[in-house]
Amino acid sequence: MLDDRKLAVLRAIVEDYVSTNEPVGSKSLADRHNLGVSPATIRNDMATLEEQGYITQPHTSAGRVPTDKGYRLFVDRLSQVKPLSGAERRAIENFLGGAVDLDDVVTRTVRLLAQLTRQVAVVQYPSLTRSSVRHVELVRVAERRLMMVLITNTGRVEQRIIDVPENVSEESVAHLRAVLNGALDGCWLTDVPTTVADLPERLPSEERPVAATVLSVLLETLVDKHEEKIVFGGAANLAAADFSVGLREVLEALEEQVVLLRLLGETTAEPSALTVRIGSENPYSGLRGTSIVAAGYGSGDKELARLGVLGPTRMDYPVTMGAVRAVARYVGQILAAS
Amino acid sequence: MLDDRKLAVLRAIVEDYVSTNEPVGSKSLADRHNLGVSPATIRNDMATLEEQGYITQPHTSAGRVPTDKGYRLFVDRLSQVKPLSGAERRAIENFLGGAVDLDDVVTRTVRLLAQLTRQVAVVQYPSLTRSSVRHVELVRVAERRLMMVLITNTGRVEQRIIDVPENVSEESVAHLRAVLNGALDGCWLTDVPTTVADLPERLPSEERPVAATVLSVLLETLVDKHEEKIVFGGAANLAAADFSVGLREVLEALEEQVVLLRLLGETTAEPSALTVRIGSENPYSGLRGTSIVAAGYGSGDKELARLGVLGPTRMDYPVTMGAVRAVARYVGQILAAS
DNA sequence: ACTTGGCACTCGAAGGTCAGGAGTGCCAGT
DNA sequence: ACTGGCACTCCTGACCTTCGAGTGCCAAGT
Repeated sequence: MLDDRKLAVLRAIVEDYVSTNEPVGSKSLADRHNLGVSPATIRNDMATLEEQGYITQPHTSAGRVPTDKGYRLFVDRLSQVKPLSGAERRAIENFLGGAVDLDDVVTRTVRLLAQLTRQVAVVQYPSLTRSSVRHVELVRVAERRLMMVLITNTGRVEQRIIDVPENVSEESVAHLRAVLNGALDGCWLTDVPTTVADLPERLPSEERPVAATVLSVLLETLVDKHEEKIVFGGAANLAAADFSVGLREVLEALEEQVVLLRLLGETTAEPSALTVRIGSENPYSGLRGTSIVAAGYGSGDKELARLGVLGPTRMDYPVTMGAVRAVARYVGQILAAS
Repeated sequence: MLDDRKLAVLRAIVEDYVSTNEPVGSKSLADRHNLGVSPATIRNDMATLEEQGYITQPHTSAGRVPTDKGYRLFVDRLSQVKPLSGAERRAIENFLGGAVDLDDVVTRTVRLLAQLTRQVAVVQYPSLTRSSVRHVELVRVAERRLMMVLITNTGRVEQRIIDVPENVSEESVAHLRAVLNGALDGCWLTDVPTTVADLPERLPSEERPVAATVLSVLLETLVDKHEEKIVFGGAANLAAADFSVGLREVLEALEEQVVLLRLLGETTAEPSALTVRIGSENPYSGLRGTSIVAAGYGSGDKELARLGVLGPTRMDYPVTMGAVRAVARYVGQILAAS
C-alpha cells in the first residue's frame, strides 16, 4: 500500500512544511532531499498519499500539506524523538535545580518548557489525590479560631482558617494535633476520609466538637482542592507562530482549567511516556489546528501529574517531544530529591 | 484656549471612537451628538484641538482619533467614574465571597476583573514587605531535616525545607518554635532581620547551630520572596480587541513579572485611589497602544498591593475605572474579614 | 466675530484586470 | 516502473480605477 519511498516522501513533506510553513511541491522536494527519483515520480506518489488522506492541497495547483492523519503517521512511524543537546540538559538542570519550593518548581518548569520549545507550556501541579500526608499542623490563632496547614509529600501546602464552636485550650490543640498526625502521617489523601472516620470516638468527649469541626474542614479542603491546579505560560509564542485563525479560541481554552486538564490527557500506565494529540484528535473543537505533546512526571515510578506543550499542528515533533520528555524526567528527579 | 464647546467636541470624539473604533468625522459627530452647531463649526474646533495635540488624523481626509494627550484630558476632566450596577455589585460579592484561601481570592479576582472589563486583569499578591508575621511553624520531618512554614497576616504561606547540620530533638524544635513565635509574632516582615539578629545569643549554646541555620533560611525566604508575586488573566480578551499591532509584545510584557509590577505602578498615598496610565505614559515601550487602570487594595487603610487591568488605549475609561475601583474595595473587605 | 453652506481636493478602501510562476495531472516514450 | 513534456489551474502581487468619507478654506450670513 505504502512502500518505503512513499513513506520517505511523506516524511520529507512533513519536514519541509514544518520548516518553511509553505505547501511543498514535487520539484522542491526532489531538490532538497535526494530521493533519487524525478519530480514526476514524486507527483505520482503524492497522488497516492493524497488519495489515502495523508496530505492535501490547499487549492488546486498548490503544493501539498500534511493532514492530521499524515502527522500522525509521521509521529508514529517516521520520526524519532530527538534527544536534547548536552548544553540544553545542563541548562535544564541549572534552571530547575535552583527552585526553592513547589511553586517555584512549577513556575520554572513552565518558563523552561516554553522557552525550550518556543511554544505554550502547560504544567499541572502534583495531583493531590496521588499525594500522601507529610504533616498536618494545627495552630491556635485566637480563642475560637484555629489555622490548619496541610503539607503533602509532593510539597503542596494547603491552609485554612477554622472557626471552632467553643473556646479551646492550647493543650487540646496540641493533643488534637498529635492525634491527627499520628493517624494521618504518610496516609494517601484519598484514604484520609476513611482513616479519620472514627477519630472523634477515640478522643475525650470534651474535645469532640472541636475535632469534628476540624475534620470537616479538612475533608472539605480535600474536596475543594480535588480540582487540580494547572498553569500555563509562553502565550507570547502563540502570537509569534502566525496562527492561521482562532488565536482567540486557543487563549480561551488555555484559560479554562477544565479544558486544559483534559488536554493533558489521562494518566498513562508508565510515567513519562509521551502522549501526542494532533489537531482534531484532541477533545476541544477550538483547538483544531493545534497539537499537544504531553508526558506524565513523578518521583520514582508513580505518576504525580502531567505536563506538556501546545503548539500548531505544524510543529517540530521530534524536537518538541524530546524537550517534553527531558523536562518531565528532570522535574521528577527534582521532586524526588526535595 | 479651549472653551466648553471644544471640550464637548473632544469628549464626543473620545466616546464615539471608543464605541465604534473608527476615526470620527465632523458630520457623524454633529449627527450623533446634539451639539447644536453645524459640521463646519465642528471642523474648526477640531482643527484647534488637533493643533494643540489632543486629536490626530491617521491620514489626511480621514476622521480624527484621540491622542494619548486627548485621552488624558478626557480622563482627568471630561469623564466621571461610572459606578457598577447593583447586579454587578452583587455578582462581585458572591463570586469573591466564596473564596477559601488567599490563592483562591487572587485567582477569583483575576477572573472577575477580566470578565467584568473584558480586558486583561492583573493582580498582585499582598506584598510580603507590608505584611506581618502571624505564625511561624517548625516541624521536624527527619532527624536532620526541618520544615518551616511562615504564615502572614494577609494569608500568605511560605514554606521551606531546612537541612540542619546536626541531629535535633523534638524538644529543641519545640523550644525553638516557641522562641521564634514569641519574638516574631505580629512583627512586620521588614523588621524580622533586626528582630532575630540577637536571637541565637538568647539560646542555650547547643541549640545555636540549628537556630542559626533556621534563621538564615528564614531570612533567605524573605529575600527570595521579596520579589512580588503577580498574576494575570483574560488574555483571550486581547485577541478579541482587534489589536492594532504588537499583540506579541503585549503578551511578552505580561509574562515578565518585573514589567508587570512596574505597570501597576508605585504605591499611592491613599488606598484604592485610581491610577491611569495611558499609552506612551507607561514605562514600557512594547505597550504603546495600551493603557493601564490600577488601584491599590488593602484591609483597612493600609495598601497591601495593587491590581488593575490592561487594555487598548481606546478603552471605555469610565466603566473600566468603576470596575477596578469596586473590585479593589471588595478584595480589601474580603481580606480584612479572613 | 462666530457660524455656516458650498466646493474643490485628498487619500484610503475595495474591486477589477493582468502577467507571472509554481505546481499539478496526464500521456507517451524509454 | 520511471521520466520528460505539455497543457492547465489558480494563487500572488502589481497596477489601476472608482467611490466616498472627510477635510480645509472661503465667502456669505447673522
